[in-house]
Amino acid sequence: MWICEPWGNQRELVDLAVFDVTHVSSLTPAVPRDDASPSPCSACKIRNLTICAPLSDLEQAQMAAIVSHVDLEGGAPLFDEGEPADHVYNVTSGTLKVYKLLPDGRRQVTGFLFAGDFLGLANEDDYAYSAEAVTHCSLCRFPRRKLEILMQRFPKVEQRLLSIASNELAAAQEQMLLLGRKTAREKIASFLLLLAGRARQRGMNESPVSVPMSRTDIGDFLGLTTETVSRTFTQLKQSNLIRLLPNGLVELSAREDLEDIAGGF
Amino acid sequence: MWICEPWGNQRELVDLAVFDVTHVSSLTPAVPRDDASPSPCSACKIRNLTICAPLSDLEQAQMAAIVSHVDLEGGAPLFDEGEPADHVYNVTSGTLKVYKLLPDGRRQVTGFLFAGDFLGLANEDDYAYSAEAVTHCSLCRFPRRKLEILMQRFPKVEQRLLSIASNELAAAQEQMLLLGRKTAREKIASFLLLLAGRARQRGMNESPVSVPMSRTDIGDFLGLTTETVSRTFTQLKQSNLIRLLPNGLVELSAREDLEDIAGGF
DNA sequence: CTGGCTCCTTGATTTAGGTCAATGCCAGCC
DNA sequence: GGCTGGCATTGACCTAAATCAAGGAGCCAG
Repeated sequence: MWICEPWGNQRELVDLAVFDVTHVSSLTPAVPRDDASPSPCSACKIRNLTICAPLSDLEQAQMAAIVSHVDLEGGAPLFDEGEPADHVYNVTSGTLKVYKLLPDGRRQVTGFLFAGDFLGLANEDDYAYSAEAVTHCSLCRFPRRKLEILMQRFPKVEQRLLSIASNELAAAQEQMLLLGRKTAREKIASFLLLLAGRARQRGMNESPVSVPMSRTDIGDFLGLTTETVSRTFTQLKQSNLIRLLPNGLVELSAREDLEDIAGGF
Repeated sequence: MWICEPWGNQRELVDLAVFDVTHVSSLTPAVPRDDASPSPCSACKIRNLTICAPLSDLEQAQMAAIVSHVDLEGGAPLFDEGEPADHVYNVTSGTLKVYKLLPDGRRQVTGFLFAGDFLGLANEDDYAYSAEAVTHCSLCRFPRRKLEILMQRFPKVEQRLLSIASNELAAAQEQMLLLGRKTAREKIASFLLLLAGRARQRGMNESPVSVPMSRTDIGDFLGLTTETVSRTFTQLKQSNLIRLLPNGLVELSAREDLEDIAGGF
């Protein structure tokens, strides 16, 4: 991380996981799962990606005592900008997006979140952005107050959060460079490589990479319209840099070339 | 802040202060000041804005023991992207910019820093961006390693940093919304109000607000060209929303209207 | 198997902002 | 006082991406 020691080799792991979390919300309410299992955390497969990474089994158990679980179907909101930020979350599976809106409906997706990503930093009392499931999602939910108390007992968690925030900050700066200065082609190439990198961290396929979000979401993330996203995909396809497979899979046929494009060469 | 308690009323204070810091660099070398004064920190006027805010006088003295001071003339680099991130800084006076470059020279200014802002978070060992003085600047410099050790002794500083990082993250998301979805007019209005807000926090004039950076820097911050920045300024001037005064001062003649424009109404 | 979704793609046209090119405005300097 | 060099402004023109407008493909429901 930035000021403290890095934890092992999970570096840019939570990149755009923004920083806020609220109680489960309205329309399609999130359903707490009825976990009968003794300590789900001890079996957690993505623990080394989460804020729980630095904890011993014993400490972990104390975290487990305050955690609850939430399931969301694709399209369901987790919370909206402006709601009181009472909870923070860890994504355990699925994909979410976080976004901000302008009054006329213009939208900026500030990040996509995947398994292991942390969601919930908040400077103020209210969420500064909205969060919504892209695919079916499972999350661990921590009451903010209780986690604060636990953090005083476990400074390692606080350091971990600082590390996460620091990573997100670096990712946010990279995204500003993309939004302010890259062309549509460069943006799409960067986006595909971002997804591939996230997939790699999670031990998933990098080359036929899964792109679960809609063209509209991608456009709102990259500062483009749906049409431009679509056109740019076909353009990259015609240049034999990618192949569009069924089920939202994209094969990165020429990684090196894509990297050059993404990097602005 | 996000997960811990906020400190008093300084909330969005370090907004775009990015997160890295290095040893003083090359071309126009930074000049350590020969401070003969006993403890400059005790007289620090902007202490409540800095990472030192939560420290007692006694603790403060321990911070003072590892700090050194740096002066930069306008245009002088503080460090460059890719350099080892050995130091972190607090700005005590003046204005800096932090930016990232693409290989062909395209530039994205990711933030401007003012008195009290913190500079130096780094996930990795190297700075992820470059920092350069806009006007003459003074900074407090902390060796990263030594500060890490002190932080273990003073968890309050670590919490403070988390708060700062959290604020910056929120600001970064706001900037993504601006870069991805706002028009030139909305961008300029938002920018002027951002500067005015920063000035207010520091007890400076909000209405003839000081705009010390060049049109090029503003453009690189907002994802626009110099020409568009200039044209948009004159357009706002002709709408009687602002007045351009000498010495980089800008009068915000119709705050409310500017706020509507900035907010996308 | 058909109709009605939603999402994606493609084409035609427009436009906001970029690019190129002067010109103006100071400030420092000989 | 005229020269020089770095911004800032303004104008003419261009282009990348937005907008407007069809289609098409997959999917579920009846």
